[in-house]
Amino acid sequence: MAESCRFAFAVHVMAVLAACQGDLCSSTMLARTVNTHPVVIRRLLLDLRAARLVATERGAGGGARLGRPATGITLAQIYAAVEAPCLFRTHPGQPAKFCPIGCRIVPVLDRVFARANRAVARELGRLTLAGFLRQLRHD
Amino acid sequence: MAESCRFAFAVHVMAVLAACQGDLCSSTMLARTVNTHPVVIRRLLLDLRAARLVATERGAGGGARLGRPATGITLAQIYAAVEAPCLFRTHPGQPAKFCPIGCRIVPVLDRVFARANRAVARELGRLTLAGFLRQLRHD
DNA sequence: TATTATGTAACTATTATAGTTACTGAAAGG
DNA sequence: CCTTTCAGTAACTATAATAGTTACATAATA
Repeated sequence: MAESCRFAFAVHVMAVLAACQGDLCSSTMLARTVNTHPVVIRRLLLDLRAARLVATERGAGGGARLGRPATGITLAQIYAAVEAPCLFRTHPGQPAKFCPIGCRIVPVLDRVFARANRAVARELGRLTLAGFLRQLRHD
Repeated sequence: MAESCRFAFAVHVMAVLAACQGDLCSSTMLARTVNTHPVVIRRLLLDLRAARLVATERGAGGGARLGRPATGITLAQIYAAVEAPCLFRTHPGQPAKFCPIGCRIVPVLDRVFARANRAVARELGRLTLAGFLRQLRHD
């Protein structure tokens, strides 16, 4: 897994924005609670904004807030916004064409990967940001 | 996803071993069809052997073969044998303790990650190595 | 005893990503 | 205006994971 921590960061940021009830939060403040650099947060917010999950405002007093209510945002949407579409990696070099397995394996593997990715999306789609916050409170 | 290609490699190796019907395959031969280095294959075979999915023999004429019939091996077992148990990564640095979200998010996130991992395992568990080979043939 | 294979340690190269610095441009308020 | 405070962004560094490689020990076979 050259998997990144962007999903964890993104859920954290979205949870803070949800708790802030529409008040604008600066990247500096968000970076302090996540414990990272403001630029890392800003890059994340750009992806979240492209998916319409947050809205941002520039200039003094600016920052980010949720793009819509936390009840209408699922973790699957957050995941899709900030991570690569496939969890798995295929062969870096093309498998051997002379081998009856190697010459045909890639599309079959891709179908397996696609099913696994959909399973993750289904599972993450079952939890909204609001539900996540509820779990945080009654942990 | 600092995700690796070990799963793809492992499924490929297992498929070749299944096609070889119990004949021993050398790491050099396996490396040629996967298109990588024999040592990479040998490291993979060590993990697969630890999970009892393959058996190996040393010395001249040695190599690897399946540890049990391909109908009794699922892709979930192969996955578990060669990849890290969690697909996701949490915060590299500990989140802020002063923040009501940061101080409680990690265990909640871990539960979400665990559910997603189980969803992947369930999905991969639905396909056996024999079923995978069947798909390869009628692709 | 020569050959062929696994097992394994140690190293290099590559790649991904978090983190950092530095700057531009936008909004707000004195 | 002009200063401050913020997002946006490019360019860079540091770090970590992993594939690939080299080299060698050990085991089995003929």
